[in-house]
Amino acid sequence: MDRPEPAGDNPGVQDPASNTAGPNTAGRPIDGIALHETPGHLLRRAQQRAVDLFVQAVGERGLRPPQFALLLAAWQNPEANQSELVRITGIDRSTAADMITRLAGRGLIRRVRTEADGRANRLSVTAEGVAALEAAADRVARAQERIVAPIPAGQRAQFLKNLSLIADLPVSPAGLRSAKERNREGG
Amino acid sequence: MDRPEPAGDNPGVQDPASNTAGPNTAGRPIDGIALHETPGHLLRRAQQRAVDLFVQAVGERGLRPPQFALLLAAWQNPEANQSELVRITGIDRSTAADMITRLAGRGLIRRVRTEADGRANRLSVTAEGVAALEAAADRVARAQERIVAPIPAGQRAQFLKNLSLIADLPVSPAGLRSAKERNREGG
DNA sequence: TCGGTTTTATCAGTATACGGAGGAAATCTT
DNA sequence: AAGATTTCCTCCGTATACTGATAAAACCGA
Repeated sequence: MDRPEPAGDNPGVQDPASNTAGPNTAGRPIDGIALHETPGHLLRRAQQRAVDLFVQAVGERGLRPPQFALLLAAWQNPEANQSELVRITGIDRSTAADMITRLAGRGLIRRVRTEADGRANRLSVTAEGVAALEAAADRVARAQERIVAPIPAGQRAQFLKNLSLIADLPVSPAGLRSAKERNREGG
Repeated sequence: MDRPEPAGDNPGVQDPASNTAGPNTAGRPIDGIALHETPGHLLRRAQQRAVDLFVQAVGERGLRPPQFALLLAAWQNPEANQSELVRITGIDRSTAADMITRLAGRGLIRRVRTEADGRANRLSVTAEGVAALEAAADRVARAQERIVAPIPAGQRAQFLKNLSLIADLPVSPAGLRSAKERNREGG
């Protein structure tokens, strides 16, 4: 209820839509859209809040959520190359490359060309990287609890299960697909 | 359970963590974290999928989800200034300024200094802006249905209700708070 | 009315996100 | 083995997201 009286104190309300786009004749579907009820908007806002709680928990200067995910995945999958980490974390390939550059700049990770495959990078989490992960782990776990705290305890498991149904589906963006899949698009 | 056999096919598994950070002694909490079960990660992935479905529906060159939200909010609230639209949409104040510049560049919106308040901008959706909204409306609506399609029909309402419990909470980022709130932070 | 405070908006800087192009290495086909 | 294809990664451009600083206008208390 941010603006209780949409027209009450307007001097001249002869034109309900005083925008440039005058007529906007009857049967227009766009004023029937309630932004705050659309799944996409709710997901955006919820994710926004999740990031906020994460950052509050680990500190402004700590790891960001995607950085934590990438670093954790690299630690849990020492043999994985960048592409595999991209698949595991769902981070876009270009974004991952940028992030790794930044993480490497902070000394948390090292990028090493594979001997077996001259294209691939293996990512080594440094001692500082592990320290950062360990320093954040407890706080991250607590942030995760806070994210779902508003949901009645009895419904959290079901909620996360349904959320997984959306989240675990394959995503089509080019950055997360193989070159093969990308090339299949023309026909 | 993405990688069931963490060591099964590794040639030499003498060192479980062959990373730079050697020891990582017992009781370490960080390998107990299952990324794919954390609410924050699931929300990020789900939102990623929602954006993907949205873009697929309206086309690569169509409005992006935040652009649609901002344009719709501006149309539905003709008297609102930027700050009010920021509150309505949950878009950050700086991001909103950038977006409006871009939308204005595409001729979808106009930024007009208010007569009553020499600081505020009123946003006028142009005829092209309304046309863009109307062209997208049906496709957006269908995308919203697809987002929740993986969830059993009988549980969708409850899921969205619980999602709203997270999404509708106040968010702490400075961009969405008033200057007063921001200044209260020092103690 | 003057001075401190609040509000509105912008700008600079950094991080995340994604598409497209392209280089280099590996693989596959013939 | 040569050529075509695929994979791995990087770079560029654009859009979204957020912090901190700042300018300008409005407001408010003494």
